[in-house]
Amino acid sequence: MYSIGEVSNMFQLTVPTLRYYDQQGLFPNLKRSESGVRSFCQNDLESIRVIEYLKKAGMSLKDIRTFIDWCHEGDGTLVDRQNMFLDKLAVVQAEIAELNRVQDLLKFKAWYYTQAVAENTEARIKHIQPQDMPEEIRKAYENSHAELQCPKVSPR
Amino acid sequence: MYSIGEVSNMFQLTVPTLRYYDQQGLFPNLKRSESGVRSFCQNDLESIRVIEYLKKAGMSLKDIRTFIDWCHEGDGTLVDRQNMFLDKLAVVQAEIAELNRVQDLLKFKAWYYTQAVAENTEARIKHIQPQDMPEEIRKAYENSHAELQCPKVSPR
DNA sequence: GCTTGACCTAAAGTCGACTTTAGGGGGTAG
DNA sequence: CTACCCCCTAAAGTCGACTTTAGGTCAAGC
Repeated sequence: MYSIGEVSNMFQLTVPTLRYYDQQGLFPNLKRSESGVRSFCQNDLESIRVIEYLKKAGMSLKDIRTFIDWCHEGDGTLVDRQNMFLDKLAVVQAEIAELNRVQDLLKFKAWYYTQAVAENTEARIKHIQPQDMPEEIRKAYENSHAELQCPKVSPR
Repeated sequence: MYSIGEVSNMFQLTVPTLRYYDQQGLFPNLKRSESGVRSFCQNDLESIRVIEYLKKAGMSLKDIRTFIDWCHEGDGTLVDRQNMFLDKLAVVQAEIAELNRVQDLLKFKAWYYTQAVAENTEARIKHIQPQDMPEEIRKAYENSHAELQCPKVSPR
């Protein structure tokens, strides 16, 4: 069993953050001493690991709490939990695709400014056309600019 | 030239959001009529596109403002802008790597619950060992569990 | 016996990025 | 002429995830 201070040191979480998680219902089985001191067992540590991962997957504490509650409700919630992970997987895959486009924009911008810095001015590079870029940069440029929103309304 | 309402329709941004961006200094060259009505030109629309992308790259409005200011200061800030994009590129690449691990965890969890749902109980799958998982799932499981933080403090 | 350090609670504060509210101007269509 | 729509500002509210503050308990060491 571990005190809240020890757990705080194990994970990169402050003591108030752990108390906040507890308050939000993320540790439904957390034991306390008679005087009210929290005492974390292996299962509670495992919960923290899961919470960290679900947070990285972009889930809110509220959604994480729902999941933890489902786990305690037993096999009746298996389909809910399955769907939750299938949905989250789709979201994360979309995020990865989006970030890859962002990465391409940043690669293009980094190249653009590297050229500008080398020439000590933005003057020439500012007007460069895709066909004059190196192959790899052109691809990144086109990929990252493909899905840009364009005006859908005409001028007045 | 476009009114704020037209611009709001072109991009998925509300009118108050555009006014908020203006207030934060993201449109330093935005023109107004004598009565104070905003009028967006092509350059302002281009700014909005850049803002959208830098937001996706995880930049705060404050950082975006700094970048926009640099652009107006001219060639003296080229190195700053280059470094900004190089730094952001590194951050986004780290995020992609992290999300790939998260994706593997979600793939594993989705598989886990698909098994549980098929068997109508978590009882068996709960105790499965890596060597008993399908190749692909085992890889995802091990990849996503490789960097888990582990207790760094001993029990008391 | 008193200080120290780790624990506790409840409640208020913070931060970023908006959104909402309240109050007002101005041009045009019926 | 008045209803309506779009525009404006300043200021307050919201939301999530914490952090900070204020005040209190308790066991151990000098």
